[in-house]
Amino acid sequence: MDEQPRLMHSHTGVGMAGHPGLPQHLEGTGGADGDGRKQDIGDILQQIMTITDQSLDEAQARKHALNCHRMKPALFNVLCEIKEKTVLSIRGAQEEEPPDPQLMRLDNMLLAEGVSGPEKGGGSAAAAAAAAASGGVGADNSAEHSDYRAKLSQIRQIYHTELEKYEQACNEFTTHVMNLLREQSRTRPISPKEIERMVSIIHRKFSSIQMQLKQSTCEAVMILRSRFLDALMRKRRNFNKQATEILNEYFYSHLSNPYPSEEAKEELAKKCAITVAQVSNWFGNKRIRYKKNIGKFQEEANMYAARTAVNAANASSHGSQANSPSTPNSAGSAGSFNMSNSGDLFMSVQSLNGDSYQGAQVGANVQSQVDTLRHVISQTGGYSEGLTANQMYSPQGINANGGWPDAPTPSSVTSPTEGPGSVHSDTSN
DNA sequence: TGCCATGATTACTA
DNA sequence: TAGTAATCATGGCA
Repeated sequence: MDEQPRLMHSHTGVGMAGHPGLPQHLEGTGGADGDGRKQDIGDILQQIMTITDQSLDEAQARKHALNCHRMKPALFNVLCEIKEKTVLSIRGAQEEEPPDPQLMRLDNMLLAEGVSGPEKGGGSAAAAAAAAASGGVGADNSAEHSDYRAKLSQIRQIYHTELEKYEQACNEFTTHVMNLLREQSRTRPISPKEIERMVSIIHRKFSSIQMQLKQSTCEAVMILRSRFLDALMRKRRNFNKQATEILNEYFYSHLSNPYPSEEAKEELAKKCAITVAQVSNWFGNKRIRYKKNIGKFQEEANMYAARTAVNAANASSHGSQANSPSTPNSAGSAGSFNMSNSGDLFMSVQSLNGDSYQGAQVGANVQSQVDTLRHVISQTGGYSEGLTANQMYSPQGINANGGWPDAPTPSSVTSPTEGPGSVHSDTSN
């Protein structure tokens, strides 16, 4: 486009000065009235050059006059020849460009999010991912989901409105340029290919705007999505009943040392469909709150003690092992649920109820049961002050300082080599 | 709506 | 770095 004035200038020089390069049809116009014709051409060119300085009406009138001018065909031929020489330089630019990979990525993302393409209830994927990430407790997230979907729908609407505007503007501008070029083709040679090329240039320019729109939309969707997921993840949700039961069961059955190992935490996390961090949080909170208000947890402890006892009885009568995550530093195989407290295999429960229970080979679950029962018993007869000789249970749990002892784990408290009838070291207190 | 329970966060400690 | 203690924020219930 911007080379047009240059072409005009060069031609002006040629046409008016009778340059050797002057086309034959104009050279042939020499003779008696040659000067007059040259003058005419000069006038025409002058008019063309100044046409942009004029008002629209004036320019229209001038344009019409030019179109009707007798020298117009000659000028047109000159321009055709100049065009022939220069058109070679623009051929290379007409090659088809491959689709922009970034644009393709944006398109794919918008399609995946349901922003472009057919509406598909966008947000379902994000919602599902969030629900999964929050440990399967996302069943009641419908409010967030609908909010997310509503906002996504807004984005979609804005995107389509803007896209429509863009397409409309692009079409309008293209039509305008094409009309302009067609109009100009009356005074200068413009091939359909050139018009096509011009249209593709316009489309490319508009494509960059479209890309910006898509980019902004993608950003908006990503921000919305991350906020939605963040909110979902951050929001406190009570663990489901089953998860709490599992955690409590573990806590009360390992009351002597309620510090699950990493493996145990992982196992609990898996069973409860929560994260390991949540398990850690839960145990942290539980230990503190239990210690602060033991009395309050009495009933709960009793309940789990009874339950654990029943489970243990069932398990031992069936010769099976309880499926309970291992405690830290357990003598059993790491990460294994069974027999983690093998050191308590031969344990006398005599100290618990006064009845002799010599030689009972009980597993880890029974140790847990014992822990809990001891606790319950100790509760009935006092707790922390009860570290006296009369106390049947000196809790491996909370010590005189109000905290669980540092090291003693069930497996370390009782020697695995102790025979039947041996007494748990703690109970000897 | 207030209260309690509870999961999460933060500062601190050993 | 795991655990403690304090605290915050939210859910759930009467």
